[in-house]
Amino acid sequence: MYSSELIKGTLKTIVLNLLKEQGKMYGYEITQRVKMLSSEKIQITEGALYPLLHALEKQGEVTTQEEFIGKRVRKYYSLTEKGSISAKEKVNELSDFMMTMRFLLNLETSAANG
Amino acid sequence: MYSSELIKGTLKTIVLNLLKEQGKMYGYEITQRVKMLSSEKIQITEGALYPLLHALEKQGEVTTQEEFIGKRVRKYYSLTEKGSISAKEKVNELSDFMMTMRFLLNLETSAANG
DNA sequence: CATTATACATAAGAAAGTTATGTATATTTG
DNA sequence: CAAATATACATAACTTTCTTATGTATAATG
Repeated sequence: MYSSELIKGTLKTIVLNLLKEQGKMYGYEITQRVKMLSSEKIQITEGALYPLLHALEKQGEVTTQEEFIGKRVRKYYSLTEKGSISAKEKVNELSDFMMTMRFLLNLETSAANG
Repeated sequence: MYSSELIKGTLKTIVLNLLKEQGKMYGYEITQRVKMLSSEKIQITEGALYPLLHALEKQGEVTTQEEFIGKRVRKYYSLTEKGSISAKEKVNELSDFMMTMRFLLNLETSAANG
């Protein structure tokens, strides 16, 4: 598990990017997918995710669509055009930021070195 | 300038790592060095830096040493052994985190690709 | 001599999480 | 089949950590 400060600030980017790749996802699914893809090192809490999704909806970056599985509701989220643009921008910014951090911290760019 | 959420959580890592490399630095110097090294894309505010430095001192990760330049004081900070270990851990964690993020966001590891 | 740069410090407020709690259905297991 | 666990949503109190604003003071510059 990474320290929570690190994860802060990247959550929105992660969520938007996942929605971009998967088309549509529901909240719980997002938490599980991130957990799996990160080998349990990133655990998105529900207290962080749901308010974020609600805010994204309010800002017009995602739309929702409810689906019933038996009696239980699932709320699927998918990107609007605005959200799609936002996703790209966020990923680009994070990518840029990580390059800057590598330079700042004197880390090798990758592969060849330990 | 990167969005402030991104910078949050990496500040401590940046500061500890700079102190590790430079031996000792004073607050203002840190802000200027980070600004320069990041091509102005990371601007550490004094309101964020000084409280952090004070906290690091309180936790025994840095020690201070005042120096007078004319009548003006400079407070130099340097790592303790504890701080040195903390610096390594923080950098390793961030490095690890960035690899995970690359994977999560489907970014190429580097060099060869755009 | 007025402005900008250097150099410290702190306090009020905002942002974005964590932790805890609540509700409810579905599935697994002893 | 009862209990425990997993699925699935939601929100509220609290904490952390930054931003913004303010304050003090010396040094350099135009």
